[in-house]
Amino acid sequence: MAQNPDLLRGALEPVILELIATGASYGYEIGRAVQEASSGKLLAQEGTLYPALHRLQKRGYLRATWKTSPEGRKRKHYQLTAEGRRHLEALRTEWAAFSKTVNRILGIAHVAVVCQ
Amino acid sequence: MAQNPDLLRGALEPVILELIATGASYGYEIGRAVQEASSGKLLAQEGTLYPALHRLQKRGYLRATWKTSPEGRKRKHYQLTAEGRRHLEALRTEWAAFSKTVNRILGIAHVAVVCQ
DNA sequence: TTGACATGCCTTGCCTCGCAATGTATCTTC
DNA sequence: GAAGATACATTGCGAGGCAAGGCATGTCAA
Repeated sequence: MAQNPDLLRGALEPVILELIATGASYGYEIGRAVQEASSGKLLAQEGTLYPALHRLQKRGYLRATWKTSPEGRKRKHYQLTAEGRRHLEALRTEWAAFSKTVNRILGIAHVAVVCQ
Repeated sequence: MAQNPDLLRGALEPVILELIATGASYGYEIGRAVQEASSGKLLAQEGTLYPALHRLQKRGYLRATWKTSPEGRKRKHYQLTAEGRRHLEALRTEWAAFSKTVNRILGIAHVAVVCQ
């Protein structure tokens, strides 16, 4: 189900990098991983996903290699570069601060309470 | 300080509506309120803020009236319409769900833990 | 009084990027 | 052989943030 594209815009790159960092490998799989990881709430359309992957590769955050699946299909497999790992960390930090700020302004609970 | 414009994009409208709902009234003041409420982390440039206000008005979420300040300056004062209040609630809900989802994927703590 | 600075509004052009639509090819299954 | 899943890609459009520029008025210090 389509949701606000302006929201996806700020979160797509860290989400893609995170999913690749935790096992997703090639485009089609990454797209499904986005849906699965978000319980269907996020959807990276193909016209969004593939350009995003190319962008991340062009910027040096991803490395791509063509492989052939056991069934004989061509797949482009992505992995994080060292710079990509650093970038993911930066994006994670950025997102955490940003979402915390917006949550606070909108009056949404967000802080983990430490139990003792 | 400049930050990722893609992040602002998804959060600007709810933030503006929220600040107007809680007291900010005219453009210049709203812009400063954004900065203040975010401790300087968010900045709505004038070329971003004014078109956003016009957009929200055009869509029926804001009503505008020109007034003159005690010092004699012209100010355009905004207030939420009934539809604007409903829209703010919808955006708040949407943002809460979205940020929760992204936080979970990125492994960022976000849920308030109930102590017992 | 003049110049700097804050206040207060606005628009234009550029650029990025999500999305719908479309295209191509292979493999499986009926 | 037809349908559907898998797997990649591109194009045109539209939305919107941002830099830059413009205009006008009030305050305050030199």
